[in-house]
Amino acid sequence: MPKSSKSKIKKTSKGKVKNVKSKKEKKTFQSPKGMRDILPSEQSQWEKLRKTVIETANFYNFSRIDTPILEDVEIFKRGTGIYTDIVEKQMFVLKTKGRDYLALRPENTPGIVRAYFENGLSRFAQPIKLYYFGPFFRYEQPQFGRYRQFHQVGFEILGGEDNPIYDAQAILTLFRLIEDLKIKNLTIQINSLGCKNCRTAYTKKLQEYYRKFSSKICKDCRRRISLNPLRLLDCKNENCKEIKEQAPTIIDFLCSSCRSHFRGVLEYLDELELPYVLNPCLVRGLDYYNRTVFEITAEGYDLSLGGGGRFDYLGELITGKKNSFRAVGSSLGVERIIELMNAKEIKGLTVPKAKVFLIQIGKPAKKRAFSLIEEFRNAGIKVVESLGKESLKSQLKLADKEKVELALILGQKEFFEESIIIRDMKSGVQETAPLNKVIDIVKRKLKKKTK
RNA sequence: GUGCCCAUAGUUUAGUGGUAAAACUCCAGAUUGUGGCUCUGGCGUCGAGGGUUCAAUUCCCUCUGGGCACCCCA
Repeated sequence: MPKSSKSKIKKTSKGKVKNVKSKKEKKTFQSPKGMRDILPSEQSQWEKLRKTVIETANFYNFSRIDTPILEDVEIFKRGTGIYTDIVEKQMFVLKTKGRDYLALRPENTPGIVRAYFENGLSRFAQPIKLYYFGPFFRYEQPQFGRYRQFHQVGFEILGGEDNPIYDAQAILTLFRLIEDLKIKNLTIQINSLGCKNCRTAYTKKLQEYYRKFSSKICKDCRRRISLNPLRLLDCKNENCKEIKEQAPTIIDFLCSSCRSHFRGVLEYLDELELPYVLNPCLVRGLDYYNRTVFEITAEGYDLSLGGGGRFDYLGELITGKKNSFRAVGSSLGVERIIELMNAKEIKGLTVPKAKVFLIQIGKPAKKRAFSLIEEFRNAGIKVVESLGKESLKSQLKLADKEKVELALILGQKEFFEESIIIRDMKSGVQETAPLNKVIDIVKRKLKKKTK
């Protein structure tokens, strides 16, 4: 589009006539709110994390699964729960041309359970252990440790029995992963939410208790009494806190099987000497949990790094059919871990640097250099270059910046003589070698250096 | 969804009602094909749109984005 140089006549509010150059509207792009670029400089931390995740998952026999980033909204409404904040106000929902509604996944457990049933994973030996790593989306105000696009690692143990050892294993796996990233002083907050039966009994009591104080508690809590009573225990309002302290605790209402299940989980944690704290107020924001719920926190970091729990009813919620699905899982906030790694100056994973820089001068030499690099590649020697550059000076400068040991110089003269200059960057000593011998000589020189 | 703070070169910052400055980075150069020091030059119109004004990067409004808190969570 040609730039318009016309002037517009414009009246100001005082009726004066103004001469304003019409300018093209400048469109500037910023990343969407709460979503950010993970730049090359940050990738080493991510690489380290990914590697540790794979190692941990492999050791505990979790297989990787990747599910779509979009799922039918209904999955989350039914699974995560219609009265959770996540579903109520934090989902990115989009309407397709086919007019169905898809949501950018705010979490993965319902999607995993969907995949489990859809792909007949229940026909493999149970339980089946899966892990995932990927982006998740929640529409909320970004702040410390919170983004609209964030990443989670998760471990799920699906199918089989509701043996408490699986709960302990889900916790253990997450715990070891964080530990292996050299993050110390971890604590597991743990609680049991019971099953349908004991939870109903408990919530009744809880509602009764809170109704007595309905004039004193905050308006959110007033709403929670009937909609989502367990979340009353989550409230951080000062008045509510006082009332909360005297509230009945769920542990006292657990039925005998839930009680022994919970005891079982704790015994397994004791066996491994994992540091846990009973937290009767821990309920978590997702509706599908039953029995065990937990969170992992690190000393000096206010937010929880991850958590999870048992979700035996989710199979029924997703499929709409009664079934004997049993499952437990855990997940981790990747950004929060990375923040901690940075705060504690924990090193990431760096790719080994090249020790050789190839310099070329002139067109024929540039061409030859292009293929010479392939010869080095075949010999297993990493070479850096700046093939777009022309002057020797600027290339040598780069070689210096890259901190390589050797610079190879292939100029006009060398090209015609079929030779190449090998320069030791530290001493500045250089020698001319036949081009067809260069790989062997470089190999030898590098070996000597490492000795 | 609510409240507070913020937005100037790639980065970190300075500054002013009359069209911008420093440091570092980056690029190019300092006579013949050789780096790390030094020197010279280059890269911005001040997040976007609108308003007030003779004149706004500077004042006001809106939007977008950043930071933090509430809510909630990873």
